[in-house]
Amino acid sequence: MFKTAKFNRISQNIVQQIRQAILKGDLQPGHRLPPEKELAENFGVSKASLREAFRALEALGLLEVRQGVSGGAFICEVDLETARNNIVNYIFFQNPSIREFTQLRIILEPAISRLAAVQATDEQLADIEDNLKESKMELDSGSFSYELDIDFHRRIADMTDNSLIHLVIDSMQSALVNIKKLIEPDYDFSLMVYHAHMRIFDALCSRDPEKAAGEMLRHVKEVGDGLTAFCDPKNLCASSSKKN
Amino acid sequence: MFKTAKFNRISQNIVQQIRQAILKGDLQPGHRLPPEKELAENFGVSKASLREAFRALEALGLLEVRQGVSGGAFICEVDLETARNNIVNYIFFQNPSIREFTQLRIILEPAISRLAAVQATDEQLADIEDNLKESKMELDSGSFSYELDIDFHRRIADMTDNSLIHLVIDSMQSALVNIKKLIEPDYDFSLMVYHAHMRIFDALCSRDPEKAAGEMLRHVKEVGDGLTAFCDPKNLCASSSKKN
DNA sequence: AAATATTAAAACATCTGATGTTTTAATGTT
DNA sequence: AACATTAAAACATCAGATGTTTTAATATTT
Repeated sequence: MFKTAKFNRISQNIVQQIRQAILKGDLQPGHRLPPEKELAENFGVSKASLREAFRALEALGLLEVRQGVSGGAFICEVDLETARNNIVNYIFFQNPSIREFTQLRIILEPAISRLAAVQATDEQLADIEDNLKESKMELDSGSFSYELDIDFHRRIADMTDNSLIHLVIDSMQSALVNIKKLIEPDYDFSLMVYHAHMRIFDALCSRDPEKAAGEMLRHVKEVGDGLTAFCDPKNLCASSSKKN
Repeated sequence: MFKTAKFNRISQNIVQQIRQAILKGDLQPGHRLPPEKELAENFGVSKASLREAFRALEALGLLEVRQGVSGGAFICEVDLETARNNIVNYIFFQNPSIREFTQLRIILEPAISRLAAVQATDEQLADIEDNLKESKMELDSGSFSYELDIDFHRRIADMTDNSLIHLVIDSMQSALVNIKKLIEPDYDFSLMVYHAHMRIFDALCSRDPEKAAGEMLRHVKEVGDGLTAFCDPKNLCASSSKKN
């Protein structure tokens, strides 16, 4: 009938109190909590227990503890990196297939490109162009980092000026990298990606929503098929050292 | 040039080592770490520092520490609740507008419904029907919980059998609840939601992807407009939709 | 033999207090 | 004004003592 109250730990209790205070708005980013000794007395707990709570709150991205004379425990906004890492941790265990990634991307990315083609500022388009130039350089030098690839998609997501869309795309791209690292796409794959990015960029520049969406859809499908092809021939699912 | 190495803390170092071991596959869910005393000696640190690391790992959902004779520190899969809470924390600070939520939902939910209409099993459809019956009862009794509303959308997301889609919908719905709690929609609003859910359910049952997508789109827009109207006092009386 | 009660030990939870380190505001010096 | 020094605030870490929880093992009862 009732959920068994799992955590009777003092530190957990403190974490919940502080998190609730933040969510209620009583504690805001930048706010400094009292010194350890004093706060421990307030809570009626030992310094050690309080410090355990601090470590948990830091892991959640809600607190930052700094040493030094004007240091202390400061409430923080949860940053994108923290949120992304937590999502990546979760997705790691779900171990979704390329098909699942592609299915979600097909839904999201063309629609986002459609919005981007309308809303993008010239400055944002210039940023994309920079990204493509860097990609070109990397490609010519024989390498291709995932960072630039992620960044391309993230910047398009940025054009929607929607923090939710930004978070979702950023997290999915980051999680997808873990798959790409296993697969280690070759030069031809990277070249294909580059060309697709170029076509998408052109569509955005010409402010053509349907073309942008269409090119993005093609790109996402191509990448999905490409990655699947890399997986398919020999290796079915296992972990491993498959060397061709 | 280089990022200032932020965390020199012993506990943070341990957290990173253990997280990496998990992500590399060296530590798997269910694995029990050595007892505190022994592990502290392995790491060459004090028990207190090790315990701080444990608290952080627990906050991340990667570890569970249990007391008792066959207790200890066990590696866990990150569960949905942990991931969702972290996402909700992040979104809390981003404080996205109803417009942003609606924009993302318009992209996602109709497309998901389209897939669901094709893929749903009869059992899954029956689950939705249960959800609607419960909603009806709540409605008749004058209340309307957000849980059932979230659950309706989550179950449709489930029909895609895609863990990424499930995570995104689940998290967005949970974050959206925080807005709804502020707004406290009235009975008419809840009734409108119920009717929309019924129409979507019918479309799913008749295995009509386009109808399902269409009804879902209408629903998401309706809710977006409704919530916006509740936010803006000027719009409380006028029921016309405003375009900006 | 099965069910129930008891016990003991493993492992974590918490507290206390001592000592070390980092950071910076305040102060002093050139 | 620029630079160097210092002192104190606040956290970081450690060691050890004591308490609590949980359950496997044992004993007892039915």
